[in-house]
Amino acid sequence: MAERETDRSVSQTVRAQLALRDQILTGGLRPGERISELQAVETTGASRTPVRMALVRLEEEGLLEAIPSGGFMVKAFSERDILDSIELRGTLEGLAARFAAERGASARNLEPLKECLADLDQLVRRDPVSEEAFSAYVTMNARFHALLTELSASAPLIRQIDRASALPFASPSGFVMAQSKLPEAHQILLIAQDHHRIVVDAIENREGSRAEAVMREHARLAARNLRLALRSRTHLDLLPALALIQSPGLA
Amino acid sequence: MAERETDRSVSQTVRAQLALRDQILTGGLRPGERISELQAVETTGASRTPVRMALVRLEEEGLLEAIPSGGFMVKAFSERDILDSIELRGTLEGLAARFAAERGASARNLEPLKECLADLDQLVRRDPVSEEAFSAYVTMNARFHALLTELSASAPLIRQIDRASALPFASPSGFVMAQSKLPEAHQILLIAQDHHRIVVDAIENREGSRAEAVMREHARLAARNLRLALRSRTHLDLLPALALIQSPGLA
DNA sequence: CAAGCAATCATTGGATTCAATATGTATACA
DNA sequence: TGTATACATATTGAATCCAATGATTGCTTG
Repeated sequence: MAERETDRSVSQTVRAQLALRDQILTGGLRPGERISELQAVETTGASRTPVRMALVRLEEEGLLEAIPSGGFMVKAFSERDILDSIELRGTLEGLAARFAAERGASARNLEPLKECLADLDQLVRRDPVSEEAFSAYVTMNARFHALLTELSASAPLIRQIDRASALPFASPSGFVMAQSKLPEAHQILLIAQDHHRIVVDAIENREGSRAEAVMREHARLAARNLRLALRSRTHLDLLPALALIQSPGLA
Repeated sequence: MAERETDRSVSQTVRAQLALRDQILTGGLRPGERISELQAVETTGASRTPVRMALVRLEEEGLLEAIPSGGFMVKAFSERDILDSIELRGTLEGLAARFAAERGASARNLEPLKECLADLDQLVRRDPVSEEAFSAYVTMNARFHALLTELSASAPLIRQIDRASALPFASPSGFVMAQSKLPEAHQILLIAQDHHRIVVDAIENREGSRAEAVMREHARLAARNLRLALRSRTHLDLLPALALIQSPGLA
């Protein structure tokens, strides 16, 4: 904490938004808890005006919920909510892949994606996947998904995917780290990478339906990872965002 | 204009948001045009603080775009953007229908949808569809889509569909009025209503894939309507939201 | 002793003020 | 005559101030 350098380049609103989001995801603010504006002013260092702006943005982002009587509270998510968010993201990415395939992504535009694919191949090839390799995979995987999304060349769709991926547990790389400690880790990684290969191939060959289907299935890997991690109750500390999970019927 | 009664029940922010949205959709503010906060203060009657809140919300809603140097401008949409937004909404509604089917919507929950279906049947049956019947159809159709969305029983999905339908030209009833004056009007209405019937049947029979497919195709009717209306250049005045359309390469 | 009402206090929503930056214009120089 | 620079002005972003509403606590009464 205590990033008190005023960092003139970024607005107070953005700074407050980042600080509050961090507090929410790391569990500093519990789900259901009402957020005090005054308290937020203290912890973020910004004034009340930018804090309120940040609260509005976080509500639109889906992390906060407006209280009818005024103010905001941290939203609580059920396991079902998270699984649905993943399926939703997969559906949108499937649509993006289909658009890319049907509209004929040019070879020039496909190039960065194929390079990314090759880089991922390098990482996945070595058998005992090191900690750093996993971390690098997370980064490259995020890049792959971002490139694929852009390949749809559809501004409205890109926008929606970004919004859907904003929830950390719905993002493409949300649960990769969770699996890193599982025995099935390498297996899952290989399968995921095969999906990547297939979607690129499908786009190249203009197979829209195939591209769409594989991206949907690809997202379900994340759902499997989540369930595995939750059931084995191990290394949940790798997933700070899980502080937002709450069983449906809790105050 | 001039709703100056202070209507204490609703917040200034909401009032400003509604007023600005109206100005945008009716073309009072042209796409690409920078929105002056002072001017907005004048036209909406609210102070600068709620006006700025409203601007942030409208940006998240997708009607505005942030200017890097500060402030907001009205977003411009291409015809392609609108068609994609419709396809996107159809995809999401398809997912909702699939969820409803696969998870077994109870007979009790299906009841309101079937009633709505029956009401729509009444409206569609008469051959020369009157102006009022069309208007009633728009309302009932919106209700049908809302009920179907809720039937998914998935909060994240409902949220996303609402967001996607917020753009007026992507909403389920966005282009129904546009077709009302076309010669094919009744035909299209009958086909749309058949889609409604099919999706209810599919959900009842737990046919997830069928339910999903028909909702996707259903949305494409809206795309057809839009293209017909644009090509025939007739009755575009029925679609005020089209003020936002602009060819890609315009200042 | 419990329940209801009233009063005080805290907290949010809105208004105004202040400062910093971006934009536009005019002038001067090349 | 065109371009660049400097200055003036307008506009946004932030902070403080004010008002109104909702919550909490204590007191009174049944």
